[in-house]
Amino acid sequence: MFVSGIASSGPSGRTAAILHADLDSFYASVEQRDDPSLRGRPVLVGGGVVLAASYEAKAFGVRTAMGGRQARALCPQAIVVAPRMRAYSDASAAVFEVFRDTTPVVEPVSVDEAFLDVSGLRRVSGTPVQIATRLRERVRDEVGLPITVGIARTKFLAKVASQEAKPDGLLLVPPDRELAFLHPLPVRRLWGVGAKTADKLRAHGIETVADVAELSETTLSSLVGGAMGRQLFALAHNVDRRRVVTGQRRRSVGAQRALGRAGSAMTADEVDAVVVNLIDRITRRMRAADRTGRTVVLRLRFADFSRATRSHTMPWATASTDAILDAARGLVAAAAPLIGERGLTLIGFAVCNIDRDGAQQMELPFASPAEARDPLGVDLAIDRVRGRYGNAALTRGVLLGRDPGWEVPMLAE
DNA sequence: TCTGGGGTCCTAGGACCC
DNA sequence: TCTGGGGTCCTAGGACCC
Repeated sequence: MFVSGIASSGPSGRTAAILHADLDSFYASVEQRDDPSLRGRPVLVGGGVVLAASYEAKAFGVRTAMGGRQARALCPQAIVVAPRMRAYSDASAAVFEVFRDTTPVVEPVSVDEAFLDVSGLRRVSGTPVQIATRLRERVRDEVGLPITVGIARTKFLAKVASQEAKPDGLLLVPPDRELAFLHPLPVRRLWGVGAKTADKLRAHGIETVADVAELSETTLSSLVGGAMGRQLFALAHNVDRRRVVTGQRRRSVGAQRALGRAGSAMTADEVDAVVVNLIDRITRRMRAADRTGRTVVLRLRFADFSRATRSHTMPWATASTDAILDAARGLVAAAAPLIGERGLTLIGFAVCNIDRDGAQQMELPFASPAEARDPLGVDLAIDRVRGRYGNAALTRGVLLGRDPGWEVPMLAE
């Protein structure tokens, strides 16, 4: 860990100060916190796939998302513990309380990671380094977890700084040292560059951020696509105008289950039981969050690890288990030939297009022509639709109901 | 080394409308 | 009868992130 000089003022007279705070080996640290016998020892959370590895385990080459077998081969003395999601979300909530007590401008990235904008807090709370130091102490004292903080003028630099400072560190990138810090980094450190893109770039002799910075935006775009090209060009030239934003809303809600080899042998009824369970979990979470969605996506993975997705967009947004389950079953039925052919190993769903209204009109299920002519009857019919498709489905716009037998157009607010 | 459970965003083609 | 350009929505796939 190192802390260097204090940021000087930019042209605006005030330099933005962004913190990227990232809990170290989050799940594994919670386990070590709650069970003293695990402290100082290699710990793996999750058996099939490593969800988190303590730094003692990482010293043996174990990495997150590694297969459990490989991890145990690298580090036979590791202690494997089952994940306790509840404990992690409680710990996360406690850490985010410290974040929000530090500054109101907190942008969560995941359960264990967030951006904090501390520009303008200097007179109240001190320099960014002082703020970050206090934040780390508080997370350590109040929640019992190690956390690393990167400080910089932009989100991207703050994020890279925290990665460089791990574990349990603090690193400031002063504004006059930004390019010197950025350019020697491998391309993988750039946001959006994963294994595939890194391979593509390496094939053209591009290994470092400095190499990327030598290319024109046009050349980059021809290599990796328009949007990615523009992003890489900007980041390599140290341009990152993204703000720390609060109140971001989730755009999809999903759940999935890996079935392993046994999946190929499952009967249609067994598959359906998994489908019902997944949709139930998703729709409960949607209703708890008071969200509705219009598009149901089926995600499949097969024995050869190939994947497929199928989607269906409903005429209106809903959080109703029945409506979404209908759509989900329809997708599974349509994908049955594919499943039979390739052998199922994972099934999942996501509900997207959240809170988008979609169709402006729908039919009301009148029980009789009389009900359609009676204002109270219209209310009854609307209530029936609400019950079926979730309350939010009918909160906006004009409704048009038409009973096919009698041609009674109805308008209601 | 055969791989979990969440998510985000981009691309591209086709349908449809004006 | 053939033609253009622009826009939106839907679907499917791919890459990436933690």
